[in-house]
Amino acid sequence: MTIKEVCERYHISPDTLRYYERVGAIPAVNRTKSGVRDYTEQDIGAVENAICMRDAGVPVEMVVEYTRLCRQGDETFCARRDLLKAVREDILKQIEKRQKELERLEYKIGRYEIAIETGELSWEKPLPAGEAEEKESREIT
Amino acid sequence: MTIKEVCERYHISPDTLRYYERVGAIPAVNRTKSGVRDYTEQDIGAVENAICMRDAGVPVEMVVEYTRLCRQGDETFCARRDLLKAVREDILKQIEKRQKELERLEYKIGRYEIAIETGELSWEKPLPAGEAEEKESREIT
DNA sequence: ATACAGGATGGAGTAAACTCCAAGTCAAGG
DNA sequence: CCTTGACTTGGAGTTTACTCCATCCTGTAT
Repeated sequence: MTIKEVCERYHISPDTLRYYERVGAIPAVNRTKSGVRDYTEQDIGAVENAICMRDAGVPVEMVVEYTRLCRQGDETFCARRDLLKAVREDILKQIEKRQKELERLEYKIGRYEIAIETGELSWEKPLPAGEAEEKESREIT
Repeated sequence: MTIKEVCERYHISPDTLRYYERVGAIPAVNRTKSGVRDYTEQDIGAVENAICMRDAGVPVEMVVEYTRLCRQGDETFCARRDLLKAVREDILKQIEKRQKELERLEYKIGRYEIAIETGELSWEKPLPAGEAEEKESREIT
C-alpha cells in the first residue's frame, strides 16, 4: 500500500506519516527497491495504533515508547501492558475533566436560555449585600 | 486576593495567570494603588471559567472569544449561548474519541494479560497462511 | 527519449500554550 | 535608610506536533 493510500484511508497527511516514522511512533516502513514506502498489513496496524492513540490525546512520546517496547520482543509484554494501563488512566482522567466541564456548560447554557427569554441573567447565589444595585458591573462568567 | 493565592488555589503558575489576562482569556484584573493585581470575586470567577475550559481542552482562543462577548454586555446572550453549545459539541467529540480508545486499550491490555500468562501473544484473526511460521517477525501493535 | 506525477530527504517554519528572564517598583521589617 | 521579598512589564525562549519547502530520484506514459 502506498503512502497516499494510507493517507486517504486515515485522513492524515503524508508528512505526518513520515514524521511518525522518523520519530519512531511507527516502526520503519517496508520499502520497494527504489526506496518508496510500501505499507504492509503490519505497518498499517502500527499506523492505526499511532493514530488512535493520538486521537485520544496520548502524547507522541508515549506512542514512541510503546513502539520501542514492541520492537524489543516478547520480554516486554509486562512493560507494554503497564504502559497501556498508564495510558488508560490518563485517558480516564481526561474524560472526567471533560465530563465535569460538560455539566458546567449545561448549567450555563440553561441560564442563558432563561436569560434570553427574560432578558436578564439570574444566578443561584444572589449578589453579596451592598453590591446589589451595581447590576451592570456584574457580568456573567 | 493576591496572584499567589489564586495560583495556590487553582494549582496554576502566576505566569499563566498573567498570560491569560494578557491575551484576554480573563478580563483585566483589579489592581491596588501600586499596580499589584488584587483578584475580586468576579476576577476569580473568570479565572475559574478559563481554567475549567482549558482543562477540558477548549482552545484559549475560544475562551478569549467568550470573554470578549461577556464584556460586550447583555446583547451577546445568544452569541454566548451558541459559543458554549459549540464548545459542548467539541467536548462531546473529544470524549467519544477517548471512549473508543479506551475500548481498544481494554482489548489490548486483556491480550497482554493472557500473553503474560501463556508466554505467547494470540490474535483474533490468525496470521495469513504462508506467513504462519515467521512468528518472530509478527510483532503486536 | 523525455516529460511528469508521485515519492524521498533534510531541514526550516509554524501554531498553540505556556514558561522564563532581566530590569524595575514598592511596601514592610530591621 | 536600606534591604528583602513579592510583584510588575515586555519580550524572548521552549515544547509539542506537526507542516512546508527545495531538491533530488524514479517508474511510467507519450
